Parts: sequence; C-alpha cells; structure tokens
Amino acid sequence: MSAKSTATAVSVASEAPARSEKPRVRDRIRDSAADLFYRHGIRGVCVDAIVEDAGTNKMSFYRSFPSKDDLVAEYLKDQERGYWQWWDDAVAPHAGDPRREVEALMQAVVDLVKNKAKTDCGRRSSRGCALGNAAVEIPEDNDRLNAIVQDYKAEIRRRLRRYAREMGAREPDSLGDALMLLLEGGYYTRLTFPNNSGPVTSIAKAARALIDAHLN
Amino acid sequence: MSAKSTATAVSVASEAPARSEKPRVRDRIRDSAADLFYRHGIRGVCVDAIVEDAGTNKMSFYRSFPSKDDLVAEYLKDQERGYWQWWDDAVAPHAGDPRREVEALMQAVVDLVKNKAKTDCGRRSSRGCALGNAAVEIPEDNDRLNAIVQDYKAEIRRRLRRYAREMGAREPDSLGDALMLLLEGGYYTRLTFPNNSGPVTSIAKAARALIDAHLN
DNA sequence: CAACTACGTTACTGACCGGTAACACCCATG
DNA sequence: CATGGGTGTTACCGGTCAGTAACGTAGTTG
Repeated sequence: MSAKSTATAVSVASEAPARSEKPRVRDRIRDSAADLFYRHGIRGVCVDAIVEDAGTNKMSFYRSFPSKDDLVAEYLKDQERGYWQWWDDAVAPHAGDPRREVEALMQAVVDLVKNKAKTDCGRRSSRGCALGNAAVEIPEDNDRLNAIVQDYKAEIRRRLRRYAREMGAREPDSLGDALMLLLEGGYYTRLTFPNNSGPVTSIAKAARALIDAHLN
Repeated sequence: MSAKSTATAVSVASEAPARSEKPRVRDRIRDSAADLFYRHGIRGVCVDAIVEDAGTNKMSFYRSFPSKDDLVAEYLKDQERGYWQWWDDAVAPHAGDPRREVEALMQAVVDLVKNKAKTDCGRRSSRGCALGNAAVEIPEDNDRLNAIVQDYKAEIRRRLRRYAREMGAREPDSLGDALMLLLEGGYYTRLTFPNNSGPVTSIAKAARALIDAHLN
C-alpha cells in the first residue's frame, strides 16, 4: 500500500504526464513479476526469481514492496488496467453501436489468438486471463486479493449486460451473461489448447448467433 | 460414489505382491486429497495436510504413492472419471436425442449451481472444474500431468461437436465449440461468483438459443 | 510359533522460500 | 565537502515442504 493511488486512473487520450518520477528498480520488478506471474502462476514464482529477472536483489525488492502479497495486488491491478485499455481500444471504433462494440470485442479475442500481432494486457496470450487464473491460486481467506478479482469479473458482467440492454435485446441480462460465458470460456480453454486451435476460435460467430437470437 | 472399481491397478507391482486387495489407507488418502486439492488447489495443499485429514501419517503415504505428483495424477484421473459419470448420468434419459442430451447437460450444470442437491464429481460445487483449475497450477514442463488435462478437455470438445453433428446442425464444429465455451465459462466464473448468482445461471438458455441458431 | 503384511511413530534431511540485518557504494544536491 | 536517498552485497533467520530412515505394533495365515 502507501505510495501511488493509481487505481483505475483515468488516463485520458494523451500519455500519462510525468507527474512524479518512479524509481527504476520498482518498475523493473513490476515488469518481471507481470511476466513471470502470468507464465508460471503466482505461487509458482518466488521472490528470488522475480528479483533475478529484474536484475536486482531481494533487499531492493523489500524496499519497494512491503511483502510479496503487495506486489501481487499491484500485479492484479495492473493487469486489470491493461485489460480495460485493451477492451476500450477494441470497441472504440464502434462507439454508440453496442452490437458492433460487442462483435469487435469478440473479434479482438479471436485476432489475439490467431495471430500474435496484438497484445492482450501487453503480453502474448496463450495462458488465458491473468485475473481469472489468479482466482484459482489465491487462498479463499485472502480477502484483499479476492476482492480485486471479484470486482474485475463483476465489471465484465456489468459491461456486457449494459451492451445487451443498449442494443435493445430481449432478456438483456441473459444475453450479457451468455456473452460473458463465451468470453470466460475462451480464456479458460486457452490454457489447455494450443493458441490457434482451441474452441475460442469460434467465439465471434457464437456471439453473433446469440445476439441475433435475442433481437429477433 | 461409484463402485469399488477403483482398480486400474495394472501398475507395476514389481515389489508388492498385492494383487486384488486394496489397502484402506490408500483410499482414505485419495478421498482427502480429492477434497483438499479441489478446495485449496494442488500447490496449496501439502502432503502433511492430506495425511492428517486422512487420519494417517506421512510414511503410510509414501508407502502408497511414490511421490505427491503420482497422487496428483491419480486425483486428476479420478476427477475425470467422476466427471464422465456425471455427464453420462445427465444425458442418459435422452439417449438418441442429441439436442435433448445437450440441453439436459446444460440444465444439470444449472441445477448443480442453484441447489446443492446433486454432486459434481462427488463434491458440492463452487470451485469450478478440478481439471481446468489444475491446468493453471501445473508447470508447463510437467508433460505427464498436462497430458491428462489436455486429453480431458479434448474429449469434452469431441463429445460436444459430435452432439452438434448428430443433431444435424449447420457448422457443427462451430456449434460444438460454442457450447464448450459456455460450459467452460460456467466453470471458470463459478470461481469468483457466489454459487447461485453467477452468469452460469443463464447457460441453459444460452445453449438453447445457440442450438436454435444452428438448426434454423 | 513364525513369517508376512499393513500400518503407526518419531525423528530427521535437504531444499526452498519469505523476509531481515548490517554494511558498502554511487551520485545528486546543498 | 557533507549529507542523504536509492541501490547492491552478503549473510542470515524461521518456517514450510517433499521425502526418508529406523523401529515398533497389530492382525492374519501357514
């Protein structure tokens, strides 16, 4: 805790202006952690591994983070922020047309899997949803970390239900939830199927069919 | 749950002449492991915890299992067997009518979440898919365990695509994959949403809509 | 009885891992 | 030059964990 309160910072169109300077080590640790946590899981990465990857040492780590859990919390929030960025970028070209926004979102998922061009939260796919995976590993009595994941998933649901409502669907909540199941299923299956061959490749088509069914 | 057909003991038996009898401790360990692994994750449960829950000790553990990884492998296979049992039970009443089979399957998922009556793989829900969660935790270089999960997920996909083909759907593979995304999304989201309130409650409705769309 | 099997008990190893102490260094700024 | 913040280095602590050694015990079977 302490330090920056960048949670869900607005960050408008322009670059984040240099408000206050960050120590370089801290950022390297965050970058290394993001990569290692995502690839090997949170419990599968020890502080020493992060520190070595970041080219620093354990003492510098604990000067920047009170505990590993604090780094994990920042990792989760960073991933979430990156995810909304990706989401907003995907739907932006179709602002005002909720159906197109959803379709673009689903297509973005497919693109992400098919060619590794775009980056999801700044990384090259293939291990699903960072936050969702974290939910598997976080002990159920860790309220702090679980709350981050729960808020994130709840926001996904809220957004998709809102799209469904805005496009005038019958039973918009059901449609929104169905779209969420597709999305989450896509992330989940990316863990076990090679990038290009999993069922997620059908997600855009399925989303269109579901939307059609709710619009008559 | 299930008969005592826990065999599959075609294993080595190089040193132990035991052939037909099952030690009781071994089964208690398996039961405890199934419960603890599912609730706390594989990496989150140590051998001592399993052993204590099973009312035995570590030495007896290592007399029955060469290593923790071997127990994990058995755990995964047990879960898979239980899952197919549950699946087959759900679709059995509608054998021969693939559409009804799929609908019954999806409805079984909803029932499982809404009331805690039925048991999924012999346990009271709320933490998603045991095999899928394991995929998050298993290191990517553990070919043995990963292969178990991959085979399992591939079989789910195969079955759902077959149902789609049998019901005469257009683009049956796409429909099968879409159904799989719903199913997996349901499991995934059950990790973060309270049992009764998550998007999975809409899965049956969504499946029907998707099927309709592919049958026109 | 003897022998064998299954299980329990205690105590240990070696490793890993989160976290800390103490100290030294570089460099910017006053 | 002095000071202080950010960083590197080494060594360590306490706990956890997978796995093992050695021994003891109860029941079964011949």
